[in-house]
Amino acid sequence: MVKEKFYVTTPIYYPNDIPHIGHAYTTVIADVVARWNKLLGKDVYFLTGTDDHGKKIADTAEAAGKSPMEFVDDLIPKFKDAWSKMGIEYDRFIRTTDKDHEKNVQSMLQKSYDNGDIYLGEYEGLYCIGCEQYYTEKDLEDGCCPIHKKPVEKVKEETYFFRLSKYQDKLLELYEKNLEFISPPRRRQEIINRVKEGLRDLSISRTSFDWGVKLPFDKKHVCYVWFDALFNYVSGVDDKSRWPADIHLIGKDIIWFHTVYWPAFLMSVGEELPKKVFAHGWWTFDNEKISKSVGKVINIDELVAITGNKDSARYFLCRATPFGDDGDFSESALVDRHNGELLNKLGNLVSRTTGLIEKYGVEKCESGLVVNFDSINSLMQNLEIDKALNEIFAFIDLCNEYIQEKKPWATQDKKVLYELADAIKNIAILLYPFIPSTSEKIADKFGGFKFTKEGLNLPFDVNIEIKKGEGLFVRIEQEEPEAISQKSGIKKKDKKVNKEKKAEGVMTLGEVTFEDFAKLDLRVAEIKEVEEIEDADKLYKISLDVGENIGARTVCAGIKKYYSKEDLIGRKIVYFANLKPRKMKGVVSEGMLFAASTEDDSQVSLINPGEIANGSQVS
RNA sequence: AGCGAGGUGGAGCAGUCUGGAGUGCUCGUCGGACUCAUAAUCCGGAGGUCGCGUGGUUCAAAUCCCGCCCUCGCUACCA
Repeated sequence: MVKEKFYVTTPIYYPNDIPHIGHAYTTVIADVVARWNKLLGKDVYFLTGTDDHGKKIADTAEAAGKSPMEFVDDLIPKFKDAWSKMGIEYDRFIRTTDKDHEKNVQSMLQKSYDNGDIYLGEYEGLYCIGCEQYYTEKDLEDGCCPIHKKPVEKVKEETYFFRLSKYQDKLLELYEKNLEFISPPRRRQEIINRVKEGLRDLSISRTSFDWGVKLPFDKKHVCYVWFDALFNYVSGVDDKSRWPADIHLIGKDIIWFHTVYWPAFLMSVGEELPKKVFAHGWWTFDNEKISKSVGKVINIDELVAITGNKDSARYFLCRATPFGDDGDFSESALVDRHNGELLNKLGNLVSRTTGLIEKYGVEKCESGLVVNFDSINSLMQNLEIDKALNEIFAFIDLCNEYIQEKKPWATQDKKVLYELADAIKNIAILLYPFIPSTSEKIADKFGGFKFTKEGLNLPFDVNIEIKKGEGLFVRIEQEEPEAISQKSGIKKKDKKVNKEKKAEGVMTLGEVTFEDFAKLDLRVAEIKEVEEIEDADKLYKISLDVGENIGARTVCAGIKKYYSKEDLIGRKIVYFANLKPRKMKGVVSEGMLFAASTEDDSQVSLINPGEIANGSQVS
């Protein structure tokens, strides 16, 4: 039987900087879509990559004292590494510098040229000699270059044009015939209106730099940007029969190029058109635009580090906002999803069920806990990814309600436990495209099962030993915004104490076992250096000497109000060495210092271990 | 300026295209249940004139139309 093919792409990213949350978003969604279609049994192909060419890359490379190729070669591993850290499994990572792609672009250029769609003309633009760059009218400040503040010149350059104007009617016909070509649908009218306003022919070559694909019919020229970049989608397949793509996933900023230039290019060379171009929205960061200049870019390492779990990041990106709309990213929103949904709902369901099964076992029966696959699948087909997850989590809620109602811990009803085990198996299968490594962890606990649509209906194997094992997610304690110091932990406890006090009338922190206490690695350390942190009115950045074994460590401590730098340097303190590292005001804090404080924080005093050697244990 | 998106209980969002009792979700809050589970889970309550015009259409408007106010993003290669 021939499997149905499915081909999904991300844009090829511009490797002039390391990848960030925006890149990750498109790529994660593409991965989710690819995995979902694999689940359905399709023969899936998933392409991502980088756009290595262009003047900007050439310039940036020169500034860095590298050749463009060296410069790009150095950045590519950062992209591949980021995708591996996000659990992304693409079939090919294409680069526009790949030989097969360059050859393909040249052959496409030739075809288009032979068809009379490419002609030599003159590009006239406003040029700044200092920048060696063209500007548009609106870039200018009082007719001057915004960087050099000098007047720009009108310059003419020989360049090849693509006859985009010729395709206006055909494009409008395409939008009319294929309603899904521009998705989500609300973006359609925008494009249609702009196309109706008329299309200008497009300059597709340059002679002013040479970092690009040479035009086969005129070697003085290199291909400029879009013609080169867009054809990666055709170059990148392992087998020509995969084209056309089922879906191009893109950000909303490049929808014009993908829904106007791209189909026009393809019509010109006689290739089939992609079935759908889907433009998603953008992320803001704490409600501000993500921008490098403001330091708001969140890179992949930071994204994963917040919860220490790539699946939580993937889940957040899929779940937090309707796909297609803009969304806001914040650390606390991510942690809320992680703790509240993944851990409390899913993790806890698995935890309590496996625990009960370990004690009482299961007995096969017809399960009453049935999930509606068709409804979830149809949401996925429309790329309503957040809603699909919503449905899956509604089923998880149903399972938690079911346990509550059936009380298997009291009844020891093995049939109920079987139903729950079967439900969890199905949940793990359905969640596999979104949070693959978590689903694998669940499968491990249940003796392993395959992640396929068919697996949903396969009865659960009762002979397998089911283990409770470790929890699926680790709880992330969020710090109070006003207490970014190391004292926040204490403050939080105080809060809880007050609550318990109210409930029981007893002041207590609760009991911990010695084993729990022994998990803390407490050491004597000496303060070597103290630095101020920009924008932080409570924090010091403190460098510690923690003896030979541990060495130097950096911590952030909110004690600026209580100690001067001179007070601190040379002082011995008690250091909590294996506290999970955490970023504060952009500085990674590896642990905390111990201090006693009054309830209103009016007095704070660092604990003094006396003259014991650095690195000594405290217990 | 132009284009686009949004304004829904204390917070964040669905719901608006295809009008039908303010319906839903997450967090917070209050009360209860449970004690299998990572202080997790479950049930219930309080809390909103769905930005404004007490505008229009309609038997019926969060939803459609008009006007206004406010917030945010984009304007060409940063998703």
